[in-house]
Amino acid sequence: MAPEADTNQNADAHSVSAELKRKILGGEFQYDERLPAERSIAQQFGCSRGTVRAAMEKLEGLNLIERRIGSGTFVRHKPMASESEIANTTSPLELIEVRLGLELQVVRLAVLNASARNLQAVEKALIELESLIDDGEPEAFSKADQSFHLALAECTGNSLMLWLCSHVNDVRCHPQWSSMKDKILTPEQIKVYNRQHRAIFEAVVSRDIHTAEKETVAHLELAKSDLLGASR
Amino acid sequence: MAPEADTNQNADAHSVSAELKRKILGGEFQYDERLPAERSIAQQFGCSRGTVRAAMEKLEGLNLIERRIGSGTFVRHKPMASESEIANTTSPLELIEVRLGLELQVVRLAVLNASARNLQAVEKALIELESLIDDGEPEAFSKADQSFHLALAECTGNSLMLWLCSHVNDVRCHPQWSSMKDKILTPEQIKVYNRQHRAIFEAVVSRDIHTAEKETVAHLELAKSDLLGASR
DNA sequence: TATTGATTGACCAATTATGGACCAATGACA
DNA sequence: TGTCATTGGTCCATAATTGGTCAATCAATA
Repeated sequence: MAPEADTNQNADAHSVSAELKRKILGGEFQYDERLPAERSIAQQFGCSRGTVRAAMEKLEGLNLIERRIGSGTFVRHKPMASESEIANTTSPLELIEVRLGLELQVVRLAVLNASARNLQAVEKALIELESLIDDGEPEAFSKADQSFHLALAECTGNSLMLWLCSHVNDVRCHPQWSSMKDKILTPEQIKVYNRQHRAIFEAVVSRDIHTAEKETVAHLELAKSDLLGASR
Repeated sequence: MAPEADTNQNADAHSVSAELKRKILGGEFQYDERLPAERSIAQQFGCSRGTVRAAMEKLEGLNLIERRIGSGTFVRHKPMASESEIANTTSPLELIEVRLGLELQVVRLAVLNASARNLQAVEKALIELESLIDDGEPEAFSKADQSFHLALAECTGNSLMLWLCSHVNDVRCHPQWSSMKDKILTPEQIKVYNRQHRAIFEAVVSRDIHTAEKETVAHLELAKSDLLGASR
């Protein structure tokens, strides 16, 4: 009884590629690891080298592996980070880079699609935000800030966009940022941020795409430089 | 007592097709999996090959399987991807709007951060893409297209960005789009798309942000108008 | 009896698998 | 530095497997 041996199986190309794919996706073969030589795999599966090569070509087409003459075959698949994992591995700069792409598009779409009710919600979040100027509680400000940006995302009327923004927000909530928030979110800086929030809101209300974009970029660029400054 | 054996059943065509249909719909045979050879199935069911073939013809008529001479019989039934609910509620236009924001930022960051190895991966995906020009297989092109865009996202070196892009890609995979793909992805249109892909790649290689942005916008605007045209 | 469906066997054409040989690139080692 | 074993890349002729097709036969049934 051989409970898990691939040996002497007389496998065809389909089953070989399926099995190797399983091992790669399942993490049994890790990223950048070298797989056994083709001739060795063929022996393990009890099939010819040609069969193994056919299977390898399939995996190569899926960008799971990379083959180098004289060197070997290497795993080129990075396992997808899980939702919680991604928050741990995202740097401040990365976060800002993503937000630049996402939120620029958000304000563009918000200008085009925001309903009066949407704008009411944004304004409510904005007022809440502005009420915290001299609160000195970075965590509360950060929370309200996220509400504001999510309310803006709602204005797009685009559920996929909202879904993405809320996930990005989850990353911002991660505890790893909290000490950085304490450094950055001084009362003076909060005032600056809020002026920008207000400017973005006004631009959306007056359906002024150009200004809305400009203010959003300014907002995120400031956040970027603050983050870079804080990590010095 | 044979609790699950199909052997020695002396089944007729009707019961054979019913049993195979059950296994396919029930996921026992997965998509793209090869079922056993007709002669082998006949032996399992204890009937003649002709009976199995009659059953197969029924399943073929239901588009559950595809038979290739010399190769085998393959499952062509995709179980409904329930996936995340978001894929079901996202419209084509919404998808393009999101991609416009995300992929514009992707090419910007790719121009700044792409390593030589990253670019090799992109070019590989691009070549794969270009090899499909006269294939006439929209699904294959769509798959390769996603590989290309994901390879670009890898160039950013931003794991959060990659995470978001791969989730957006999942939405693109949703079966709801397949009929639209058949309409849009004609050989001529594929050639146009591939010229744009090549242009984007060249711009990233030569670290030309302006051109990269321009080509990406052109690419997605074309996709948008194609989508809107196809749903007319 | 005539009809219908299943069986059996044989052969075809397409595809895949095999085993071997040789090449070119790589890397370890003397 | 050169040698040599190992690795993937390529090619070939051959064998095995697979679905496609046809004809003859048998059993059950209308």
